Amino acid sequence: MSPSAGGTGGTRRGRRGGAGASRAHILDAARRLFAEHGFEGTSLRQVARLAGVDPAMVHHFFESKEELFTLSVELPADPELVLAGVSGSDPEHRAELIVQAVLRLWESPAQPSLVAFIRGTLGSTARTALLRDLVSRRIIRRVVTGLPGTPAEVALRGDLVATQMVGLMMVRYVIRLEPLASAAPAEVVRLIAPNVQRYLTGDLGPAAGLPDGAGPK
Amino acid sequence: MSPSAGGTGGTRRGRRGGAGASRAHILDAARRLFAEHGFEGTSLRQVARLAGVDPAMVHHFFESKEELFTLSVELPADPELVLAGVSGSDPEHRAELIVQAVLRLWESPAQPSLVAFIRGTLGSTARTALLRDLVSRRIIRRVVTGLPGTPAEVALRGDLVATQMVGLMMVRYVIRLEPLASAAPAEVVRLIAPNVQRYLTGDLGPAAGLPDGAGPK
DNA sequence: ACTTTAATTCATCAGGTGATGAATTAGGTG
DNA sequence: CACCTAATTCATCACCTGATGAATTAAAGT
Repeated sequence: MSPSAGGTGGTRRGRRGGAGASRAHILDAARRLFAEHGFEGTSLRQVARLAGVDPAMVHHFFESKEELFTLSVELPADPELVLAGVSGSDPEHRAELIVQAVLRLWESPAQPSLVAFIRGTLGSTARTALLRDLVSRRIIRRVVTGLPGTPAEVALRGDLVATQMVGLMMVRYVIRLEPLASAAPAEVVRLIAPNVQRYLTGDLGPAAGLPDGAGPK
Repeated sequence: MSPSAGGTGGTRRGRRGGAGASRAHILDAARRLFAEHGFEGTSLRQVARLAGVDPAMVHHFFESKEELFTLSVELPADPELVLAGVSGSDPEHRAELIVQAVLRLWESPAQPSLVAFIRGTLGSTARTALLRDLVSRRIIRRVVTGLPGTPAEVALRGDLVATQMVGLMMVRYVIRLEPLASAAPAEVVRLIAPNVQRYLTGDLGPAAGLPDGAGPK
């Protein structure tokens, strides 16, 4: 068939006129769909359709679905940047800084990417393992540097902080429970920070720590 | 072709001899796979293979993949049973009961089902909406009955408790951060309960509550 | 023993999936 | 202008998906 016969109105081939923003459109569409349906629940054709683009373009710009997922959904903020100033802060007043930093990040335009990251990452145990490494090696580590106590106790305190912060993100941004989801960030800090502070430096109760026999010195 | 020619050694047709436990096997396999790869990441053929059964059996016992998911992964514990005794308890000492109830449930054989439920539920926004209703209507409600304060304040306290409990489940059972994941249940209760208690009945700071102009009376 | 019912397998369908390779058109550069 | 490179579309491939209908066999009911 001659290409001049525009059947159902297919856009003709070749390079588009505009400022070829297709790559960005694809990334954007992918972000939204991954956030809504997770990794396996999103098809490249859906992405292409939402981006207003031919499916083959996806493969033109990105090697594979995995790469598209990685690039579109990849942690849009370097933990070291988000937590700047936390590692060096006074442990006795660190909780407020942590909660503020997390909220600042999640209230930013990065929110859809973060939700997508969570959904995609929780989709399988394999990806969850990556999340575990990310959280423990790159986030918790910075949060607990400089805390007093044995390494084992410090590690436990870090996990407890993670507990509270992960729960906050899940309930406020993923599950979206009201009224918490609509509360002002400053109020959330006021509500949550004291509990985080107890995990960081507060009294954790008798023999708080590990199964090693180390009682009170 | 004559059925006698057993090609690759296919099991011959017809009803099995044993106590046809196939349905249970399928449910079991589905539970595990949904827990590992989520809803869209699990195929009926994988389920059948793991169950040691022909793929068609899945459709023989279950109408659709949705029904299999619902039945296999459905909340294996009635919230009203798990939280029995919580609604009527003294609010000042309720936190310990709550944490204990949640841990008892998650340490039970229901754990794989619960992980599957979480993974499947977080896979899409549609299913997440179901989770939101479940959590807010059937769980939080029971946790906060009898608390003093305005309805708005009570609702907020409920969300805060959810924050801590959801985070605990995620970190300990889904993400599996160490050392928290391996800590003894009794110790977890000791560590977490005080923070939950603050959310239930503690001081939440100035103007703790809602954006309505009601300052200190 | 005969009939009914349920469990099991096979063969297959229509459609969606990620991915590839070639054809076509435009922009940028000499 | 001619040339090269990049963007875009089309036409496929091989495969997997959920689902259906019929054939076969054993157990249960009478």
